Amino acid sequence: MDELDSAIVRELQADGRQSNRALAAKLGIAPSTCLERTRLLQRRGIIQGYRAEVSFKALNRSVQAMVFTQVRPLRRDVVTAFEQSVTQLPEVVSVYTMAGSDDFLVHVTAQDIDHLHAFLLDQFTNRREIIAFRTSIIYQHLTNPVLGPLPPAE
Amino acid sequence: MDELDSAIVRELQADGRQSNRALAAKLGIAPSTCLERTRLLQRRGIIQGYRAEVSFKALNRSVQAMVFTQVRPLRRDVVTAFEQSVTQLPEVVSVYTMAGSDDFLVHVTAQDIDHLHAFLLDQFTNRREIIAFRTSIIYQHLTNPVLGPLPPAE
DNA sequence: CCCGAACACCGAATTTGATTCGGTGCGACT
DNA sequence: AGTCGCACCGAATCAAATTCGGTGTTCGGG
Repeated sequence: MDELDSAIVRELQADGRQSNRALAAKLGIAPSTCLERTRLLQRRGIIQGYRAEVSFKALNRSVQAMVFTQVRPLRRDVVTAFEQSVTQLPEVVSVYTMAGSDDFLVHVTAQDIDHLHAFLLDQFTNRREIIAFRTSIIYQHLTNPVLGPLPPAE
Repeated sequence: MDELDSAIVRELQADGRQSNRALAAKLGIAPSTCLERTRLLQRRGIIQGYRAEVSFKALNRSVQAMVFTQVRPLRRDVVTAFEQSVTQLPEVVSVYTMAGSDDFLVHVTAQDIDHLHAFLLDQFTNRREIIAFRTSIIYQHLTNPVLGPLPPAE
């Protein structure tokens, strides 16, 4: 993981579909070298994959919310089952499993407030393991475009 | 946005780098048609871009946390400045701007607990606009692999 | 200091994919 | 029935990915 690898990772985070030749040109190395590096990054698991980023609005998801959820009992099987089933609901973007007073943060999307409400009544109110949840609307979600490696400890 | 477009979006979310030919073959259409569709999806802003997904551990980020942050005064300029500057810190993955008692959720990463602590002392304790923050460790972050379009209202 | 192996890199040759574009069939509207 | 528009297709062309043999450099013996 030298400076060149970092640069490759940075570039591919910004644009995961730029051609290997273009990337090589930016970095001032030969395409074959660049390809070898990139493949190694993937084989080593540093680059885990490539994803298309999709507009929520285009997917008919104008409302986003975070659902702070408490589940009991906090047994492994209950926690795992909750994570798995909730993650696969179409309205759910991601699930954070947390320490602290809320066990999970569930990032959800819906067409509008009414659908959000209906979703929560259908999927959260009913579940026996959920003992409480609070919902907060997300106004905006910004993402850091470039996650570089943090410097190693000194 | 017909069924075919949805399938393209779904496939490219799963693997944003598969070749146009492979994608066309999966969908049973000609590569030229598939290319036209895909480009249209991008021109319409439905596909916003392609990103490499990178392992946190490989980037020397083993600890993740969510920082629930309250900022005052809640004026536009203060909010915007906070979002912008915090999003660009290398430890910050993303920032949710929220309704409710916490104004922001800041998803952060660090090498270890000590670095997390140092980061918070350096970047959060000092800021005049931050009046309070709580930090919770994230055990796990699961993401829904396939976000399809939600059905339109009836 | 010299030799040889290991390694990273390079560039030409080949294979594969992207892109273009003229043609075709189908559905809608007249 | 005619014609327009549209989506799709497939062959031809262009560009990129991939392979692979060769080269320079580093590093550890000898």
